[in-house]
Amino acid sequence: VFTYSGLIFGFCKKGEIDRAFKLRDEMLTKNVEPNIVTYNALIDGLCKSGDIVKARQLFEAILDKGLPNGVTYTIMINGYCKSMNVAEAFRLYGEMLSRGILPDSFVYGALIDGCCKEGNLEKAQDLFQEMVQRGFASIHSYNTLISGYCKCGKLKEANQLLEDMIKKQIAPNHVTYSTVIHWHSMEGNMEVANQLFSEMQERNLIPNAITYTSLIQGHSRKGHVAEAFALFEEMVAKGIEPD
RNA sequence: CACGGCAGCAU
Repeated sequence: VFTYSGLIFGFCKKGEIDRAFKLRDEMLTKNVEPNIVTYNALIDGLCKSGDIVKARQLFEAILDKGLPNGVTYTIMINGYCKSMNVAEAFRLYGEMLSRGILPDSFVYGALIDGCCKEGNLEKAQDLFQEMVQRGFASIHSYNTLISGYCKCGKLKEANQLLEDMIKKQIAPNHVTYSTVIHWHSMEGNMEVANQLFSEMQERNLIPNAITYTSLIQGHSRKGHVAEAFALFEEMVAKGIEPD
C-alpha cells in the first residue's frame, strides 16, 4: 500500500491522473487494498486537474465505505472553493462536522480562502475569529485573509492584520510581505511598498522573484525605470532567477 | 513511514 500510494501521489502531483488510476487498478488486481491516503491522493489529483465532478464521484464511492477523513473533506472543500462553488464547500463542511470530524486549521484556511475569493469578507472574518478562538491561528490563515482584504481593495485593513499578527507573536513570512507589497505596488504606493520591503529584510526574510517582480512592476508603472532596473540588478546579484 | 489550506504574472 505504501509503495503504490507513494507512486500514485507522485503521478497525481505531476497531473498524470490516468497513470495514477492505472496503478490503482493494478493494486486492485493484486489484492492490495487502497487506503484513505491512496484515495486522498487520487481525489486531490482530480480536483487540481479541474475535474471536480469525478473527484466527487470517487468521494461518494468511498463515503459508502465510511472512509473519508478530515484530509479528504479538506481536499474536496478546497476543490469546490477553487472552482467558485463555495456553497457546496460549506455543505460538505456541514456534513463533515455532522460526521464528528473536528475542523482544523487546514479546513478553516480553505474555507476562508473561498469566502475571500467570493468577496465575502464578513464571513471570512467570522470564520477567522472562530478559528482563532479554537487556537488555530496560523500564518497561512493570516496570509489568506490578508490576501482577501487586498483583493477587495482594503489595504488599510490588510496592514492592520499584519500588525495584528506581529502583536500576537505570529511572525509574518515572505508570502505575507509579498502579498502586501504586490498590492501596494499596484496602487502606486511605492513608498509604502519600499517600506514593507525594508521591513521584511529587517526580519531576515528573503525576498524572492515574486517579491522583486511586484516592486519592479510598481516602479515601472510610475515611470521610475531607474529604480526598477536597480532592483532587477539587485535580484540578479543575489542569485534570484528572474522569470 | 506516505495525503490536505496562503502571494505576483501566466494575452
